[in-house]
Amino acid sequence: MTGDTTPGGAATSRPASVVTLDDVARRAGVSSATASRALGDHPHVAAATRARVREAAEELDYVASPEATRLAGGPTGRVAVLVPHPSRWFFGELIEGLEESLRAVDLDLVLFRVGGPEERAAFFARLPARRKVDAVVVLAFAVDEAEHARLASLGVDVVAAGGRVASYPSVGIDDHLAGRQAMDHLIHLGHRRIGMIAVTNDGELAPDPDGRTSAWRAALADAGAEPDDDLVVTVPWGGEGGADGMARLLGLRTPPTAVLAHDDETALGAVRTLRRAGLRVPEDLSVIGIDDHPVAALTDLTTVAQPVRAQGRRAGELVAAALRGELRERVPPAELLPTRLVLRGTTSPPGAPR
Amino acid sequence: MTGDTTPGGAATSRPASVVTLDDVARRAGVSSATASRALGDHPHVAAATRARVREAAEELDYVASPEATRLAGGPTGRVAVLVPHPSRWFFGELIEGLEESLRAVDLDLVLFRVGGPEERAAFFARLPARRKVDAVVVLAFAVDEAEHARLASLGVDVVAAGGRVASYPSVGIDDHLAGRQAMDHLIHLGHRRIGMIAVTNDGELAPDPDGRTSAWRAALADAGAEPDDDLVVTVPWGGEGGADGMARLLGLRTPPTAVLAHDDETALGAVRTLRRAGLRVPEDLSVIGIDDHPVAALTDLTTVAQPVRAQGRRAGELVAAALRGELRERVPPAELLPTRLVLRGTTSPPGAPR
DNA sequence: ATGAAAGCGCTAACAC
DNA sequence: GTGTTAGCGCTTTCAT
Repeated sequence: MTGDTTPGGAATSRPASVVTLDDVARRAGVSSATASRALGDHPHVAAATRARVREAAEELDYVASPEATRLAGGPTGRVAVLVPHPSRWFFGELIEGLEESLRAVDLDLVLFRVGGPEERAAFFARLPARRKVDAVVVLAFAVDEAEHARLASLGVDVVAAGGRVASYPSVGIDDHLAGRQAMDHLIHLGHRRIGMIAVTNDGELAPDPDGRTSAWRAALADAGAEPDDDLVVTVPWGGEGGADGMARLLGLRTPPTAVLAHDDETALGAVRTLRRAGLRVPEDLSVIGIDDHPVAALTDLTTVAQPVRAQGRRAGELVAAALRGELRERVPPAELLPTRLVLRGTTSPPGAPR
Repeated sequence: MTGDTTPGGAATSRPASVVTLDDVARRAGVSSATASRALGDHPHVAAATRARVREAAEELDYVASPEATRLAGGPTGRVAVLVPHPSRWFFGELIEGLEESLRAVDLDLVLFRVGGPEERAAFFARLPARRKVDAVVVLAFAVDEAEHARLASLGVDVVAAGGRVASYPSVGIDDHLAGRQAMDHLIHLGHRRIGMIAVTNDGELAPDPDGRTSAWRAALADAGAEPDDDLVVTVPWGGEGGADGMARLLGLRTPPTAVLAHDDETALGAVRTLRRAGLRVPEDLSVIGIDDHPVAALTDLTTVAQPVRAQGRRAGELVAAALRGELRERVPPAELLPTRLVLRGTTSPPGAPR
């Protein structure tokens, strides 16, 4: 109650009565240098002094100016997160997980969209994160060589989450395995003529950088069925894409009896096309997705679940480790989190009204 | 090519050879003060000088140290965004829109989750955004008095988006009107016994802070039907909640012939319950949601669309305006973006197999 | 163990 | 119009 405590009347905007380190030092009866050491847990500070400083800081509700700290040589306490599409469930979950683990180590998350081609090009050209962060997290997109070089020019640690980026510490799932789990389920049910709806992200990625389509191929081959490339259609990401893809598959001379969609939203689109065509799912045609998006449960979609939020969380931990210098000199192998088949109502044996 | 340009071999992490303002000034043959003015578009700088400085900066690939800028009295160039649930579509869209307009004015978006009660309490207790941002954007949650005071203590502008926060400049929709559009559609179809599935967010908000339930009541009254409170069920947000709510409504002595769900995800849950109960939608019971979530199109759900991304975008513009000092001394009235009925397949006249 | 002093890179008076 | 000179609030040698 030394007069500075209660702001009193001026209810609104008020520069938060900026308390500086000097204020804390003065109150604790030491120099600012000592206060800095005490607060920073440096050695060579008497326990009593440390306590006094801490208390003073507490009482004054002191918060260090991040700018000053940084300018004087400290880290920024921020990490940039590069997100293609923040509004999609998958990215939202990654972000949520990331925020959680970054917050735990007091790191702020600065979001950068790198969605469409132009936006992405703009980001790498201007590099708006430059000089502003201690690390960068790349969410689920493949970084090409030029981009890799640009990121390197930031001079900070880079971590990848949600997908396939070699050369950086990363967390993800085994896409081939996930696809395989879905395919094996269909094959086990008796399907042999299985379609695949692959997606392209922002029109830039090769059809199958992620292994799901290769799983389709491998599973069929292993089951002794010749993979028929006509059964693979590639569409833009999303429900409408899935609907389109399914329509194309239905236009085949011999349509498949089951379909593996790249993800749940694509799968839902496929289901809509089937329903509109008067076909029953799964009696006439089985559909399986990958993700276990919340709507999958609501629409009774069979799928392969992946732990998305956990990937984000783990990525945050990798960032923390990197900042502690633990990942120097050796990119650890990609961490792959487990996926599992979730049986619901959109798959059944072929031609077998259940 | 004055030797500093190409980093050469050291392909990886490398402190980005920090170019300072002095370097630029020296190269342009002026003092750092002049360089600062030139780059900052200040008056009283010869056009030629300005050009020379700009060129030098360009060549050196100069980027100002945000910390130094800030420390010397400038703004941080950052805005904090408080998000309850980043992974939900609604918030993701808001974030995406926000990022877009903030990026346009070169502001970085720093994300803070304020989801569950504890998380939220933690945020307001610690105020991790303190001293780090120029403004705060509150996404779709009601700020109570204590929280309001805490935010005020940050001494920065605050803007709200996606919902009902008086006392701050804000963008949103007219929830009552949206609810009314949905209800009027049902009533127009001939329904009079209409259920309402309201939701509570994080178990903390009152049943109807947003007007959708009041729209239910008003629409029925206007139609000459006595609003029956048994027809209003309140559930936790989400598909499972919706499924539960629908189950409760089905348990009524006289179930409704149509249901207005607080949002599309809740509506989807309701539809699932109906299907599982062997009821047909819309023949046996109509369901309408609010949002126009992408899955609504995939599941043929009738709904009232709201422009979410635009709300985020507009909020970013409000932030920019606030930072230009344009919103001082007067909180502008809440901006309400238009909503519209989207007819799809989950509504039809009562008892009328269409 | 603690203090004094020198910056970190920039902006903002204040002179010229 | 442009240069000089102080800081902004910290961290960190270097002394003591």
